[in-house]
Amino acid sequence: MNIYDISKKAGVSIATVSRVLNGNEKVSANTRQKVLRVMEEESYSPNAFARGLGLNTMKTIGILCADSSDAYLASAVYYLEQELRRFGYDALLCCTGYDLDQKKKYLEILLSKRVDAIILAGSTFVEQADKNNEYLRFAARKVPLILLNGHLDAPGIYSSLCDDTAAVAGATERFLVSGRNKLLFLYRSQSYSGRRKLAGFLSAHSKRNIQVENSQMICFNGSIQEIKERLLTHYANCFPFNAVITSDDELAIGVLKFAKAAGLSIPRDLSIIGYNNSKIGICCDPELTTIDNKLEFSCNHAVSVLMSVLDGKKVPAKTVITAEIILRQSTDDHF
Amino acid sequence: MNIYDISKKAGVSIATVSRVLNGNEKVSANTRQKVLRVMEEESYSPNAFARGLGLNTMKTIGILCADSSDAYLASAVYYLEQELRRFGYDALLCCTGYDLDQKKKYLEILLSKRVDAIILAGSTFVEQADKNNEYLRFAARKVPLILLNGHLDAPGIYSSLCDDTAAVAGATERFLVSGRNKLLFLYRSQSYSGRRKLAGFLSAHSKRNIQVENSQMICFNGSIQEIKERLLTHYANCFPFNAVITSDDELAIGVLKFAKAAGLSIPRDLSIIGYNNSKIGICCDPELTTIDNKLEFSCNHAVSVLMSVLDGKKVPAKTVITAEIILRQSTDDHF
DNA sequence: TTGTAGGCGTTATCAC
DNA sequence: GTGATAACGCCTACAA
Repeated sequence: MNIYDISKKAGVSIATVSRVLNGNEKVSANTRQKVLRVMEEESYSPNAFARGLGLNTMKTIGILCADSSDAYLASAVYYLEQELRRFGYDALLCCTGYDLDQKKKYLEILLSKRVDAIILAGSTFVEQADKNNEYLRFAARKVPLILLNGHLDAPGIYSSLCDDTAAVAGATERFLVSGRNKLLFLYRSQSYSGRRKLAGFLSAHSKRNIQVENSQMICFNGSIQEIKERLLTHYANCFPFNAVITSDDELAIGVLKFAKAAGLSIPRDLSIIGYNNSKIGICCDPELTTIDNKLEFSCNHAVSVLMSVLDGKKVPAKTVITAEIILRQSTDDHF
Repeated sequence: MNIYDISKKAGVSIATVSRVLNGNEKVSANTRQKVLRVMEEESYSPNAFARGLGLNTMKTIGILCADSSDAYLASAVYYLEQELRRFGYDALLCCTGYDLDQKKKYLEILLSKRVDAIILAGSTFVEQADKNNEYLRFAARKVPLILLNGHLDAPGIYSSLCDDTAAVAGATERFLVSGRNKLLFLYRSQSYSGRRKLAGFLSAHSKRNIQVENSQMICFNGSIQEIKERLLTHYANCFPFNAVITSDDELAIGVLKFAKAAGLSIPRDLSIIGYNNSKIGICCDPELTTIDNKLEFSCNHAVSVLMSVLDGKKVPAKTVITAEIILRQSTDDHF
């Protein structure tokens, strides 16, 4: 059942059917009714591929993320999909894992599917070594690229991100002011946001002329159990910290488990601040104080920027959002 | 840059270019090299829409789920996407929410995008009132439908699901045998799997000729905080339970919070079994005993069934997978 | 207001 | 092995 069949049964030309299909004004009410009735009868629905071929778009946006089962990325994907759909766009999901070659490969696949744009969710797509970001610049020459929680300065690349540096600096500052002096920063990777968070930790110290030892920073990507064990060793042998800031809530759960194993009372002996304001932060006991990086807002903004870009409007290439600290039980009352 | 341009530069016909593109044997090594070289030079990539139009497929599978930010569904979506991609298919994600009209609408949208099949992740798509499932039967007349954790007997509908009834019956049985006699079943909704889990709870009792009171079953869809409060009331006024089985881990977290507020020791005064074996089960303290419904296996199986269907092979319409109980700290050692 | 005809970039079916 | 050519189903000038 195609546009020709409909036009025949309705006794009009295909052009008229097409006009009705696309809500064109210049069709008499009579003809329109006639055509609509036939479409209804035949339960006709236009062929999206043919339309795509002619218009060179299927109103589809690719979403690239390392792992959509990760709580944080899952939320991002959800918000993005919802918002895209509001604008009539579909979301083609593509999970790359954390390997650079895979990321390149999947970005290539999305391009070959002729998506209208690509949203890269999560800070893992911007590599520390700039030459490894060439694949992004290359892709951006074909379709707009939106980085969620990442940044790269290049034509066609837009970013929507949280000011992680300021957020961690703020949390660090509050610890220092409140008298906690043995701070540990625990982060998962040297990703763009990992580095930015670390920078915040360092800057808050240097602002107060406090030297940061290497033992105060741990970059570790492990399970909750592994984090616990790593910290047991670290606490006993290297650095007996009394406050921890982590780059995600799951790491903070690892700290919680460590504290229990080490017999430390929270927040008295050890204060903890997580990151992301994810659901696991209220599943544990005590519940986690955490930094909320306004993911939903950030996602909605990313989509809004994208829509403007697709409309050919000029938009700022980078938007920075301010995080908020959510106070719960893993920090002192007076914190 | 299209197939005509390539054919011109290579001095061959478009048919030959197409053959090279599709790995057709009947091209001399010479010509093939020539064409490939030109493609390389021009960094040509075929137009997916045109291909879609001709072949009437873009190798895309729609994934429908209520809410991809939900931990369980997020995992399902992830496993499905990974497995689909292994077979060269893309995943078009579509989150419907829990409203029937929205589900219908989005299913319609996916159909109009001409996906090759649709996977419905989560048990919320099969309604209790059978007339409300007509939309599924209708869709199944156009493309294959795969239900993940749901079941509906109709042509073109295939299901891959866990034996929830047996799983809950087993857990209930173990409680009864171990001497726990005041069991509560806490579930979130009357969805297909909700009803099946409840059936397991009931059957285990009736097998031992034990009457189940209404106060032993709570259907409640609330936040962790709300669950806690609801249980405080229920425990004090209706039924002082000493063991709880929940239909998902988050409900179990709510029970944990309740126990703490009520001053009950776990597992001594109150034993808890969750469902889904999700990450929050190891974030809490004590960690949750939970029923693992083999989601990854189930997803992979669903995709495998789908691939067979798309290949025109005959496959069983329904596959039932056996769950496994993961013992942790919220149940007795001897459980 | 309506109709005609050409184009979008492939794949597939024929001939040769 | 290779090349012409007809689909595939829609959109959109341009004509009427």
